[in-house]
Amino acid sequence: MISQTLEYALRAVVTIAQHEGHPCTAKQIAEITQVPAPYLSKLMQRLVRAGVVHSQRGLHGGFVLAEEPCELTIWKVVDAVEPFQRIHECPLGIKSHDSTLCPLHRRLDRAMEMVQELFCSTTIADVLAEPGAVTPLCQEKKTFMINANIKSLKHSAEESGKKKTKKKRTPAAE
Amino acid sequence: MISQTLEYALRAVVTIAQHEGHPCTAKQIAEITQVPAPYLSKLMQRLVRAGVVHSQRGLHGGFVLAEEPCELTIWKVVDAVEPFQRIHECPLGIKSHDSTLCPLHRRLDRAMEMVQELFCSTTIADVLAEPGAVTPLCQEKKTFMINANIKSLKHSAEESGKKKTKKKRTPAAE
DNA sequence: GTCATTTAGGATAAGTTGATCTTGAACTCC
DNA sequence: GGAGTTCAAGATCAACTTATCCTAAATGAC
Repeated sequence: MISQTLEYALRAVVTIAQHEGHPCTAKQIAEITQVPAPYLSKLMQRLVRAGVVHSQRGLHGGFVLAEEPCELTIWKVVDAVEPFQRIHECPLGIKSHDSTLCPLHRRLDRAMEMVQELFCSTTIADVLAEPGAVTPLCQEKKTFMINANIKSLKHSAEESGKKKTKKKRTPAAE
Repeated sequence: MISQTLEYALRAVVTIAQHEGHPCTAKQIAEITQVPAPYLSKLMQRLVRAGVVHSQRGLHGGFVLAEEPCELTIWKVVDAVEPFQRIHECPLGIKSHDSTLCPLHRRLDRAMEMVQELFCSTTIADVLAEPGAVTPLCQEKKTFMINANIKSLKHSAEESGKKKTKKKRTPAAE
């Protein structure tokens, strides 16, 4: 229900927010978020074009958030990578349903509306600040996280042998 | 966010419920729901295997609901055609996150949980009974609907020249 | 200016979903 | 049992999503 690409984008944005102050390179983000590097690269381009992040080429370049984490909602990221298809008119083309959707489509749209509301009311800062929680996306505890990540990146980036995990998406768990 | 196939399945189930008492053929359902007939046929097979509807071959055969509309929830249909992927463990494989998801994944899962709750609490009967509403999926007012549909089907089925509309899915509206 | 670094963009491939077609099997009616 | 009706199943195709690769363009350090 939540696409792979959207999940990737959110991971990336959270990662950049965690390293506020200096840009993250696509390679760094890819390692932390465990997203295939070439694909992440494309995805970052989308985020740049949508104005969610800014990019900077060259040495010490990378990506930074275009907004403060407390201003950037999950919704904005969703909207950037794959705009939600709210149901605004009858999918069957029944004209009389365009003003008032039929009960079925009203409910489907209501479901999407609820998700939209939740996403609109959640900022990246909210995700980072979650009290008592484990750190988003990373093993370490909150305080140590940033330095730990940066250091481990510096190292692992050197030899980054491409480890093809080839993990097949589990088709159903529920 | 809600897949084409799921939408088709719900249209089909609602249509069958609207014609309770006698089976609907795949052809009839396809016309009413405006779903490509061969595809609907495959989809109905899935619903049969999942136990949402029963099928009957031969003259006067077709599909009927396996449960009363007031017992059949939208959720059961969802679960039959494409089981929701709730997030039960950390998608990044971080072991310490499996018991308590990180804030990001917790929120994504929460969004899905909300939708699940809404779908679980809505039955097909609810959809049909919506007060004051237009009839699900069809132009006519509630009382006239059933006969009108059946009759118009009898006619249009005769000459049903395959009209290739080839309507491209509108990529984004929101 | 040159070089290492880093993003941008195009072309392409693999995998999944959406859609079609054809044949076979079950059922009703006569 | 034969004819007409209707679902079942397999093979196939098209479109979209996910993923990869390679080359170009921008940037900063020297």
